[in-house]
Amino acid sequence: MSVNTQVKIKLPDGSERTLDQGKTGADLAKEISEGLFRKAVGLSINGELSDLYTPLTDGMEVKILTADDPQSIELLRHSTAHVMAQAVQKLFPQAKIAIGPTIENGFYYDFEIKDHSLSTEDLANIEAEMKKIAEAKQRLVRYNIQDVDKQLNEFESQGEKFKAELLREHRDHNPTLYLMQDKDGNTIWNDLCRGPHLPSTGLIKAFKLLKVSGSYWRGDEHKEQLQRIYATAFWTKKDLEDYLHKLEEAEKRDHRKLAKQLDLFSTHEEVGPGLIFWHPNLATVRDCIENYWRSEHRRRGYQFVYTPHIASEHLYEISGHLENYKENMYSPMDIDGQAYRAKPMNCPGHIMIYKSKLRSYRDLPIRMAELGTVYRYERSGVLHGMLRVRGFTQDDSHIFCTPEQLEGEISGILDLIDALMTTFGYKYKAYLATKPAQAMGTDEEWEMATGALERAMQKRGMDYEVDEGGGAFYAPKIDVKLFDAIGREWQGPTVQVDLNLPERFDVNYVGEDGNKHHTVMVHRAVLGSMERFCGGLIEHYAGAFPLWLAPTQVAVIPISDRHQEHARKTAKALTDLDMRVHLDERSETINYRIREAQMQQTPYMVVIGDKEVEGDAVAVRHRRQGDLGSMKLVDFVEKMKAEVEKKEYV
RNA sequence: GCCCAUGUAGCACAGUGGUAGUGCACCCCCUUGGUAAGGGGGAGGUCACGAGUUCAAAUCUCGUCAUGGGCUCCA
Repeated sequence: MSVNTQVKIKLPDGSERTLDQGKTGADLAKEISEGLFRKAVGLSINGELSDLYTPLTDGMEVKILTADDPQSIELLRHSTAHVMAQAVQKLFPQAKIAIGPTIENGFYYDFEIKDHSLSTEDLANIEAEMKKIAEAKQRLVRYNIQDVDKQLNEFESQGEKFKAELLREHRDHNPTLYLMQDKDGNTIWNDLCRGPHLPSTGLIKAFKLLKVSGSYWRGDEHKEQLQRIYATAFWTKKDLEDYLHKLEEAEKRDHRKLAKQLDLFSTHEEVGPGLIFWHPNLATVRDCIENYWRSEHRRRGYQFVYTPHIASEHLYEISGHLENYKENMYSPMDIDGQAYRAKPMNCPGHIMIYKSKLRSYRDLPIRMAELGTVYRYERSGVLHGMLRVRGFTQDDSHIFCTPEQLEGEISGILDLIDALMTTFGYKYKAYLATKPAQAMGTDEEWEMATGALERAMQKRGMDYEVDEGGGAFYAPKIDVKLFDAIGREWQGPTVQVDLNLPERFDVNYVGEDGNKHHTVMVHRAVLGSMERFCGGLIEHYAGAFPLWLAPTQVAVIPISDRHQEHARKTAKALTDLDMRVHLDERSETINYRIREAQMQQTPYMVVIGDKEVEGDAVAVRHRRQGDLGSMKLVDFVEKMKAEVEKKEYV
């Protein structure tokens, strides 16, 4: 075997360097500059994250990564996960380690710890132990497992059954261990891991353990119950603090918290979990949204329908829900000896309306919309405020059309989605989910449906990603993710072309040729559920609804008793103009009443004193812009109306 | 459903074995105040529910329910 004694490396700036064979990324960094070497935390080799000490081979494109490269945070977090695992095993020698991947904004590690339940108190101790490991500047050394069976024996004798299981699976994939060594080169701890990692734990300076939770080995509830610690790490203390601060800010927006402060909704033990009571304030918001929703649909040719909340089981036998969706449906109730069910979905009902008469191709498309309330069983542990509930109202529509019309219909839906999401101030991103491995229908049908979805997006110039194989077994779909005011992701609109129900219900139309054809059916929800959407909106707006949605739009505040009469007249005038007004004539100071209106996020406050009585004016204060000075009542009304009309968020 | 934590007045919290406390909100009185808390007084809780231990339980134990953080799934 001929040995090249030199290797050629390409650097990001396009230049090349020649190194001796066997040199590592660290050597390269050193050669470029001592400063770079000191800052180096890892490599990107041909675009892939790698250890700093990876031996370089001929032709590699190598980038030396420092903490400034965004990808390198992954190295930090993954390495910190190992530090955490080491610390946990030090404190709880009986702990067995499972997996510890990085996740968005942090990492976790799963453990099985017999006869100890981790609690938040343990976290401080683990953190302290981690700090010691970081300060000890342990080296993380990659080690190729030569003798898999020997290593398996070792894991098994240590009782590390999870690691053994993983190694057995990866025995043919060049499995590696990472050895964590002290400064004398003694291995203190090791973990089966693909890496890559930081060269040393000394680079770990800012981390925080966040919470403990339960999990299952491989996410399977029939397998071992594990204990998981969630944590995060950043390069600097400041970044960590900023992140923790962001979490706090998010907590302040929590819709459950704001619900109490702003009197929005409640749930009741007497009623049952996951069932929402909409208080007048939030009911007002919802009403405004629904009116807007209706008008946007009406102008796009939708027709509104209402369907029953319970139906004979027979309906769900035909639809296949009893077969495929049973675990989410409530038990049957007996009505005159017949089994009935609470409806989990609106589609079968809409199909009933469609099928109530013979449809011609001339009737199509039919766009049927309903704010349809459905009931679904959700396991008790997943319920969450308004975001995950057991009874909710979907803004559900079904479009019945011919294959030729499909693309145009999809395009119309995308237009509607864009209009609504833009109004609420959400940025969004679309994903096209294609045929999964387990699917019904023919390739041609999938091609027809998926193609229509994709072409509609392309023609609109939409940015989208393809989620290969992510479709439902009966439908390709477009899923839209929303990004709220603080950049958090929410599940948004969804569009599905159903290849299943038209067949099951024999949904058809008479074509130009006089023959019956299966109708193409599209399911779509834009807001999703009113519960989830409004819950999300509360957080998006941090409780400060834009004027067009605000439960109270104006607080009218007379300065003293002698201004009451004029204040009442003003309040009535505004109410007559369909404004939502709160007249606050309590004998409290102006400051006090302003403060309260501010804290209730009331968009406008109008103060009425001598000057205003005299000039038939109002002194206007905006919740964000402060005192806007005195203006004629008619001018104020115009200002409000314009703002409502534009649905602005000021 | 599973793991962990929590449950005290409308809200936010203190109280760890000896018959329940603070702030805000609420009600009353004084104050009539020009843009984020004027002053005084009052009322309000079978300490989530049920059982047990104890002379004595908000406090310890067990069970139930609900809530929260996750696991899994989804609108």
